[in-house]
Amino acid sequence: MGRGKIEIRKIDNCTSRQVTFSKRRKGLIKKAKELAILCDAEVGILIFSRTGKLYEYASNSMKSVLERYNKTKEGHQQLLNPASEMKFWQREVTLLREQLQNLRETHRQFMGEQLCGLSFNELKGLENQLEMSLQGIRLKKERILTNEIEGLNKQGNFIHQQNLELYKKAFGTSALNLESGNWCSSFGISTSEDSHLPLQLQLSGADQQT
Amino acid sequence: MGRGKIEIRKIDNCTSRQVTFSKRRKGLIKKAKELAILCDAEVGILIFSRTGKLYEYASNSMKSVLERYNKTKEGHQQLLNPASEMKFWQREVTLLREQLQNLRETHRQFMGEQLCGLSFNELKGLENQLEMSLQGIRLKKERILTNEIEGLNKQGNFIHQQNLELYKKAFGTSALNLESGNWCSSFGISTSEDSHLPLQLQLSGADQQT
DNA sequence: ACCTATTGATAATG
DNA sequence: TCATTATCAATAGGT
Repeated sequence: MGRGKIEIRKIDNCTSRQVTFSKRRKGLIKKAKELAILCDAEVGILIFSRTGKLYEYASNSMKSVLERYNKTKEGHQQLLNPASEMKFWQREVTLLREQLQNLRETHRQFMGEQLCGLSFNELKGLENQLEMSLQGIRLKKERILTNEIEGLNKQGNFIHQQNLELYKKAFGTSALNLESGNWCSSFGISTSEDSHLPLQLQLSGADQQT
Repeated sequence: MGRGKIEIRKIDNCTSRQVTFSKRRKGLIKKAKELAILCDAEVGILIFSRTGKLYEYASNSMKSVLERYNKTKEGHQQLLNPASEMKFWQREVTLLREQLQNLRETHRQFMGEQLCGLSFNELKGLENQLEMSLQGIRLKKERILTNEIEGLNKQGNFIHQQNLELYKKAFGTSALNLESGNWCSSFGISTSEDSHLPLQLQLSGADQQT
């Protein structure tokens, strides 16, 4: 993937090798990042250049990866000595603080604050995201309402049925016709046959509200 | 590099994520091998799948890589009292992780995700907040547009003035009346006296767009 | 697992 | 190191 195919063998030219090292190292780490994000995996990479310089990447932290590795390969020597442990925790704190700060900034932007650093297109993206979010939230709200209404309907119908039974027991079947359906009409709540109707009404109502 | 571009974010579909994990893991390790050979570097990769399974690659051996890593990182050690300070940092990490998790959850809710735990009133509050945010963002967007327009107007006017001066120099004052205002009318851009007019027009336009 | 249109990485070059 | 660009390689989506 370049101006020409190259054979995979050690590059003799020192300069060229260094350039390739730099590019491919970057590429490798980019790929690793993508893998970690796309597939929700934890990835750690260690690269020592020919001159011995260390380059590393870890999706979470190298300590985390190595501990996990040790745990997996259980029973061997600790590959991390306790002296460097403190350093790890300190780095972890730094890392977490950074993450927290970044997230806070993002969140502030979601709150419509601190928009100064954003370009027009970024603002547009943010606006779109918020509109999507609102859609989701409104959907959820509607769902809660419809569920509640459904529950009330069921309850109402149940009580209505109970009333009918009681009426039957108290006055016999002759008086039953006079009372039938009263509970429903007085509260505008349907019986089971058309219980979908007020549900739809509520839905369109919530829609208009948004 | 596939049939379509994909956004680098966690793949929701479980099967698809697994397939991608397999493909990209293979790709990553191939790249690592090439880097190690081409540039004579020592490379180690550790990958934990979401299910916790370990995949590893090391150009030489993982043990060699990790020992080298430890040796590099041990270079300068902390000589402070270990036990209590360690505890402090660990507590700090726990605290920060909690904060981060809370903020992440909140932020996800702002993204319209993970709304399951929220009550109707909480959703309503969230909705209101997002609407406020959107107002702020749209205001900012408008401000950017109006600033840009103002700038363009100033530029336009400046150039127009320059043109007038040049005209004056070239043809004298007699020919000036014939040309005056032409630039403005042909481009729909006002002179300084009524420069607020197209600005307002643009504002209402941006309003409709949102 | 295989296929292929498409995107992405990078070798060569300045 | 940085930018550009022609080329080849990786891979997303489909079967």
